[in-house]
Amino acid sequence: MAVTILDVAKAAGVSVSTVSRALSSPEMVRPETRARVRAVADSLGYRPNLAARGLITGRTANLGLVVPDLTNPFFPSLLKGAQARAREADHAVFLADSQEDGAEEARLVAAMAKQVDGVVMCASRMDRPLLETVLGLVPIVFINRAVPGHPSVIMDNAGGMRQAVDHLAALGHRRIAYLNGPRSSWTNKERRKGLRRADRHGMEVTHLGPFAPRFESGQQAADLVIAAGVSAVVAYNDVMALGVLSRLAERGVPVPGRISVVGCDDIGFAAMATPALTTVDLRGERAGRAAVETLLDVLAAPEQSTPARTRAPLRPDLTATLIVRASTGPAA
Amino acid sequence: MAVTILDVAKAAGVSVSTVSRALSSPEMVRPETRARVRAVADSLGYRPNLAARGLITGRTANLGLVVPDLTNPFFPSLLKGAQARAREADHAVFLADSQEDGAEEARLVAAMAKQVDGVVMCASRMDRPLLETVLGLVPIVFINRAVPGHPSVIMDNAGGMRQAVDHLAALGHRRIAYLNGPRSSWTNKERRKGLRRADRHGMEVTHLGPFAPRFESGQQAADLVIAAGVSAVVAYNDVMALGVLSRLAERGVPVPGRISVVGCDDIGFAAMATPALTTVDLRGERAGRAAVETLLDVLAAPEQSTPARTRAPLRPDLTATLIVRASTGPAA
DNA sequence: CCCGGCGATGAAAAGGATTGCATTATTTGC
DNA sequence: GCAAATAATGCAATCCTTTTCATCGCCGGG
Repeated sequence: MAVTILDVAKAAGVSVSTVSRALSSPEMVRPETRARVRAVADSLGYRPNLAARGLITGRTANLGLVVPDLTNPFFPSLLKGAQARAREADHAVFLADSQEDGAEEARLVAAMAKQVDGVVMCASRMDRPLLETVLGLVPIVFINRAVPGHPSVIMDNAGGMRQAVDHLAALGHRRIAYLNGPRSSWTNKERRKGLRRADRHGMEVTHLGPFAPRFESGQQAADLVIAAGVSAVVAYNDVMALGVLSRLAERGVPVPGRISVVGCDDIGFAAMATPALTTVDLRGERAGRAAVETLLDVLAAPEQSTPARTRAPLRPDLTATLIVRASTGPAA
Repeated sequence: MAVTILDVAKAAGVSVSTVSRALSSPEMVRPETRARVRAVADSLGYRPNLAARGLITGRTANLGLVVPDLTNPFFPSLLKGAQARAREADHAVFLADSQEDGAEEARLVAAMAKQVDGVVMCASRMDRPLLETVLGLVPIVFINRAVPGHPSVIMDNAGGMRQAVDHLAALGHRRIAYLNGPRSSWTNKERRKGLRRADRHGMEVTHLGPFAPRFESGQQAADLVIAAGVSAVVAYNDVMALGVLSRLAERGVPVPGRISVVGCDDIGFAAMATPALTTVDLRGERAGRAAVETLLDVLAAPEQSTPARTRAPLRPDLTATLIVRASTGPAA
């Protein structure tokens, strides 16, 4: 039923080889032939059969994206960026949700391996041995996780935290708390590095957690924060920070009057909370875009791309920005 | 490099046909042969090449899912259900976000058409003429939109609204407002039908909107609600309802003391708002599951499935439930 | 005038699985 | 115990595209 390359070839009076080349290797065919073939293809509504192409090229034109938790609004935004970039390159994106579980991540990658050309892996929770099991299966680009010898896109976690700390210092806070994310989170380690900026200001940082990155953890943490006697708290991410706000409100603690709260990610609801949440915009959408771009590069240039570089440099377009809103104010 | 069906055939001492059948048409091969072949296939780590299979069967084992807005947390939950069901059937899911735009929906479907066996289309905004352009391209199952002659999974919109109305009536509310969703939303029409239950209670319903289904619209609507002099408001969805709560808090209007607020969808943040939002749980995850299931049925039973049934019956497992939380209380 | 080389095109193989048809093995019925 | 039916398996065609290799014509140089 569908129009094949043979139909086009007949209609254009050339061989199928020429049609194939006119469409995918334009420089190999004479301009007038190319134009004629393309015109015919268009008029017939020819669409190459991706299965047939994939069979011979070994490429699927599909990419995989694994995120830890889709219900955290940060990841849909990442997805959006990834999706957009993939479409520009005529690639489709498979999405999978690992539910914050490293083993599930590994299973998902294995399941996708044969159906995609490469995978973008967000905030992977896999430990080293688990990682080893998937690294050979399919090209992988990591987001927010450095894996020696493998390409990754790193958000400006530490930089964002430094801005947050500077902001709080400028507001006169001397004692602050940090709510740690999951122990297995590479991102959490990075954010802690940024927090060391507190030393420079002579601030004291109380570490709480680790916590699962959920609203409920934030609520739970809020009471600990109050007990810790700090004047400001920085949460691993916005979802937790919103939990903190909620519980503080419940206990009648004024924000930012008595405690200032800072989140991370700038999810949509951060701006919608009361008080609106001060947070770090990590440019998730751009990161998604960048990761797909990196992956496409890797796929285009096979093998030559294993610089033993342990650490990808921070892309300038991924510089974090502190978004100051109503949840932070001068120290009491 | 990869192990092919031929490798398995050789190792098992049978023909490729037998291997193929042992794996995909088990009943056609003798049990002991089947067992042997499968054992060999497993030990060799054989994975059928989907491109090759697709080439001959014409199936891709991929499904498409189009949602209007991924940043509305309702859709990720739907996606989760769809994804889970698809995986059970060894299908992958392509995700696309139409940004609430009917024309973009049509473009996305056209782009996916050749790469998927079918599409699940959520809360489609397409008008009739636009619909016509995509209906023939690929099998489509609609969620929350009835299209005569086409399969759909309908959530219990009207039923949920009736429960909301009954709830408010029981609390003594006589005058309520409804915040309409987008004009092009079929769901919105259904929800209005449910609101007619108000007549039975002798309640008066003030219609406001239409609004874009966003937080900001809720904020905007809140002032109108106050001006309308009603004691309760039902919003098109939770995101809007949260906007209402936010603005009411800003204006110092007690909830539910002076105005009760009801949302719809039961997104995660509904429970996290202060006060926690009373809302209608439409079973999004199950609906996603059901839609994929329906789609798989359609694909399995070609053509016989066009009963001129205009309206799919409500599936019992999709019955809506009103979740009563702190945002509703007795009328002032 | 002929030949090497180059550019454009065509012929045909390859890629891996499914499936209709042919063939062989096994059972059933009488 | 044999014919016929049936079950199990093998053979080979097929799906559609890309790509290697061969062919052809033409150009420029000798």
